Amino acid sequence: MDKSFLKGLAALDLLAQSEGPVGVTQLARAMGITPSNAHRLLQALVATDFARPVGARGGYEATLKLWRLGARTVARLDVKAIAAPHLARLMAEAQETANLSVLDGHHMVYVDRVETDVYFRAYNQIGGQYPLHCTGTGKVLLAYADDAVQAMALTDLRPFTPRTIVDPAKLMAELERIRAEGIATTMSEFREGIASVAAPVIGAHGRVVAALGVSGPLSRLKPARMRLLRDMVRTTSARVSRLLGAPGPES
Amino acid sequence: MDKSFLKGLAALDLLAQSEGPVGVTQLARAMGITPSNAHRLLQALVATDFARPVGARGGYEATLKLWRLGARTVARLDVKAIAAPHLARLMAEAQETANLSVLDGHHMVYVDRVETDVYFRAYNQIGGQYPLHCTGTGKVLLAYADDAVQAMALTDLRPFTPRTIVDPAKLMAELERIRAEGIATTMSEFREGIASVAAPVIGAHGRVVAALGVSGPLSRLKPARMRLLRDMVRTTSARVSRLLGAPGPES
DNA sequence: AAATGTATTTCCATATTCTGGAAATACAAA
DNA sequence: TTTGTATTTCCAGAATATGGAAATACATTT
Repeated sequence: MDKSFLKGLAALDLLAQSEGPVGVTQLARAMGITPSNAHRLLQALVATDFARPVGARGGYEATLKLWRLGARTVARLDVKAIAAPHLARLMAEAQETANLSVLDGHHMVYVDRVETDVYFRAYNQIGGQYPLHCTGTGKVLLAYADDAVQAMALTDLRPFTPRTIVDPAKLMAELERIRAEGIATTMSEFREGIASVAAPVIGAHGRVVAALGVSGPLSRLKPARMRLLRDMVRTTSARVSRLLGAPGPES
Repeated sequence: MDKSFLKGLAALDLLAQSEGPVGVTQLARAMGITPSNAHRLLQALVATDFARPVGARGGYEATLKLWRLGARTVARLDVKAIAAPHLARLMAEAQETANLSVLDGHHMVYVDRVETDVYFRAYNQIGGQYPLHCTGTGKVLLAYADDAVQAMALTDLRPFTPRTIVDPAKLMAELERIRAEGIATTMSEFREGIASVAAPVIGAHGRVVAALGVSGPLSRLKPARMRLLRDMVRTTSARVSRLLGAPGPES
């Protein structure tokens, strides 16, 4: 199946992930192909403006075209634009980092974030793929996902910490509780020492289109404070859902 | 040169740009290829997780992988993260939409934005490519760009409004003025009725790595107010430059 | 229910494109 | 200048992509 296309995409991937510019030989070595082959792939990437040569002999680097196309894909999720100010407000009230994420395939992807302190920042990357079964927004998304996605997720409950839920039955019960309460919490289930609270964002057709919440160091998220955060998160998600035209709770 | 790769990239591009899911036949028609060919390209995109089939017969859609990789590319521009709070503050003080953009090839690309009113929003897209010679941040970036980029830009001074500068000599003079004053302004040069003020952001090695500024409707940006905005923009860009480790003005 | 129409998917022989080695070229360092 | 390394070009041979046809899967109409 379109072998050279697959190779090309792999090269693009590699180029986008690498820190600096990548040389022909370097790419060839990394991919296990010949330099002439790598060279041709790079030429194609340059021709399509996905990459550009750096200086005279500096190798090649990814252009922003990748991001530009990606930004369009994300823009279709108009949740992001609508939620943005509310995410900022949630952060201001909660004084904890606020996140917005969506389901993409069998993973959760952070779409936006408003951070509190610079010091506690960047556990996870915006645009990064993370597991569903042990993150706050991930558990929310999973709780409302298709049976197919749920089934797939349950087959691979990888432990990240001792507190990660790895028993399918327990996770099912947890998801049931999340659906009942409309809110999910985690405590050191993915990253040690980090807790989170998350709730679903509901779209115009009554389906969950995203999840939002706050996360921060356990040291700051004691039970009493968690109760407050749950209310804030719930209020924010309800507000965003209403803006998206979600059917009201009166049904 | 790697024809199937080029076709594949074109398909990816098309998929990312299209509003909804795209069918096999639809893609084939749009690209002028056979359905079997289109089908194979899509298979490759699915195999690499750049696309996914939607439902049973709903065609294919781009995944967020594109954006994910792109987000990494943008993340290397740590200007974005550092400038973010200052951009927000600039917007709050100026009460006009604040923008951050960088040079990518021969274009200006909006990397981040903080908007004022929802009503005046979205002239231009985040992630969008725009001309250098008639936008505020574009002119700044051009003023400090390589000779090669400047030369290329001067060869294609496309007019967007009657006020767009199309005379190379006049643009050179304008760029000279921008370098002297450290600030650029536009009035209806790209979009009719829109004005902007922009200044360079200087990185650790003393080179211009981005430009930031504000833009809004001419009706609000009268000369007196423009003077205030110039100061605010200058202050903000200086502040961000300092955070990036730019060499101080004492030199 | 059956038939029709449309879109997707599979299959395969053929022709085209991709492949990797070798040689040429371009730099940088010794 | 010489040496070493990386990039780029070229080409005959080999492997892969190609498009037509047929099979399959749905949705809509009869």
